[in-house]
Parts: sequence; C-alpha cells; structure tokens
Amino acid sequence: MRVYTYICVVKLEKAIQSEKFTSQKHKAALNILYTAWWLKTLISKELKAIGLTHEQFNVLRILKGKHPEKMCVKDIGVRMIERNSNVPRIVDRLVAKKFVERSTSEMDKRETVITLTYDGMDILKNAIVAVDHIFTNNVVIKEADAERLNSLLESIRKRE
Amino acid sequence: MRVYTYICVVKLEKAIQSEKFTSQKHKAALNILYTAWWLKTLISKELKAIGLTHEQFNVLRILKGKHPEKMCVKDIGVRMIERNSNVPRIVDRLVAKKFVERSTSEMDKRETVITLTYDGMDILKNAIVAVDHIFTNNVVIKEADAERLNSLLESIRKRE
DNA sequence: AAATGATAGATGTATATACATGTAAATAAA
DNA sequence: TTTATTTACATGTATATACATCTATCATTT
Repeated sequence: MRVYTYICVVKLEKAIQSEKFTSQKHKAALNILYTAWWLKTLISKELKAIGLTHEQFNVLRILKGKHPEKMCVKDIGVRMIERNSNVPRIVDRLVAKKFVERSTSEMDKRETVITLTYDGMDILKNAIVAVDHIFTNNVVIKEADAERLNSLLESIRKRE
Repeated sequence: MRVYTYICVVKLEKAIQSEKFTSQKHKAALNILYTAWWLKTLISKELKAIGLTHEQFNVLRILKGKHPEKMCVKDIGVRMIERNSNVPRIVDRLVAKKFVERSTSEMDKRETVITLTYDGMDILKNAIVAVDHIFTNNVVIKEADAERLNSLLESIRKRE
C-alpha cells in the first residue's frame, strides 16, 4: 500500500515553466490541455501494467455498455472521447489479443460488428478496478466542486 | 467573416453519447479529456491552413519566449504542455520547413541548440493571430469563471 | 431494373506519443 | 588520470491520430 507523505497543488506556471498568460481564459485553455495530459498519463501507466492502452480500454468499456449485444464500428466511434480515433485499427489490436470478436453484420453487410469475449470482459474488470483506484487516490475533488467544474467545461464549449 | 446564428451548451452526455456517470468526479475526468480534445481539434484545424501542427506551433511559441537566445532540446521539452512529446523529431520537421535552425552548443557539445529563423517568426506571427481568433470567437468564458476553472483544475492535480 | 448517390469501414500516409535503447560528452569518483 | 556515472540527445518500435482515398453495400432516383 502506497503512503503519500505530502500534498501540494501544482500551479500551471510551475508545470509548464511559464509565467506569461495574457488572460485567465488563455491560462484556462492551457490548463485544460495540461490536466488532460496529466490524467491520460496517469491512467495509461496503470493500464499498461494490465496490458491495455487507454484507447483499447475505452473501446472495451463502450462494448460493455451494450454487452452481450454486438456494436458496429460507427456506434463505438461516436462514443469515443477523442472522436477521430481510428476504431478499426484499435479493434485490430483487440482482436489480436482475443479480447473482442469481429464479424460482418447480417442485417447490413457493410457493417463490422464487434463483441466482447470472456477474456475481454475479464481484463476489463481488472482495468476498471485499477482506474477506480487512481480516481480514489490521485484525483482529488469534492463532488460539489466537480459539478462546478463540469458546468464550466460545458459552458466553455458553447460554440461547439 | 463568419456569423454564428445560434449558441448551445453541449453537455458531455450528448457529446459522447453516454448517460452513465458514477459520480460528478468521474464525469469531470471525462469532461476534461473531451474538452481538451475539442480545443486541440479547433486549434489544429486553424493551424493546418497555415501549415503547422499544434506541436510545431508549441515549439515555435516556446522558442519565441527566449528569442533571440537559442534554446536546447531539454529546455523546450520541460515547457511543452504534453511533456513526453518527442522534441527532437518535432524540431526535425521545423528544420525541414526552415522555421528553425539547429546546431551543437559550444558550451556543452551534448546539447543541440535551436533558434527561430525569420520565416519561423513570420509564420508564428500568423499562427498566433489565427489562434487568438479562435479564442475570441469559439472559447466562451468570463475572466472570473476562467479563474475559478483554473483553481479547480489545479486542485484536481493535488497528487501530481 | 439500371444508374446515381450515400454510407460503413478498410487502408495508406504523415505526424505525434510513449517508452526503450544507444551514443557521445560532461561530471564525479576511485 | 583512469573509471564510473550521469546527462543530452538521437533513434527504433508499437500505438495512436488526422485525414484522404478506395471498395463494397445499401438506399434512392429515374
């Protein structure tokens, strides 16, 4: 069990060694990009020990949402956090590792449908535990603050 | 000049077609990742028209901070938002485009020092205008809210 | 039914990321 | 001063991203 002996809030200025922000909005944009990178790195490191990349984990997690139904590539794609992820190639790697199975849809032969295997469900279960562990230990925010953060992030994307 | 005819706040639930968040903290994590992707895509599209990638822009911007001083690869690296960016290879592409020049440091022959060219300064000037334009038109947040967002993001990284 | 257009996804290319390893130069230790 | 260690960077590999293009299939129009 890890024991943390100190807590410190790391200001963006220190993290990216820069003091020059023309506005709080400008700083916020860099802060969002930096925090996303920090979070992604944290999660990826934990998943690496299990044998998954962050994006492979995302695809498995999305498939679990419909399991035991199969999902087509497009439906996985629209649920990805990074929408331009190349789902067919992420699926390639998951097929190679035998975590998913791929076949052509009977209904529409253009569609490739994908489903979790037992191995896939198994590794996903471990991955979810590992990621939850990170959230509990490394991502520190009160629920009320998280709610405020969510509305700020949603409002910043007004022009989406 | 573009004219925007409507404004709508896009909730994360709609953006990634998911309704199942176990907590506000969990949602916040996905919201940070999604907003970063959204921002990155917005900026990258604008920069593409100019002939730069987001990371090439970052390196040029960092070099400008010290110009006309030269900077070594490591000093650029610690200022990158995504710290594991492979600075030598980004510099490769900037050298090929003649936006920077690379040479070996006289002081320490292990160091590769890099400096902006006139072409580099010129394209950077255009890139900064383009990115500022995005900020003005597409990133909507009041300064006070941006300040709140900054402290929330910094506090979430407590365990950095 | 044949022609046209739209859609799903496979595939190619350039760039970037994450991380391991190699090499040369600088620094510290013996 | 020779050896060992560290540092700065280059380079190799696997994966991912962004986007263009191609093919098969489905839907629509004529």
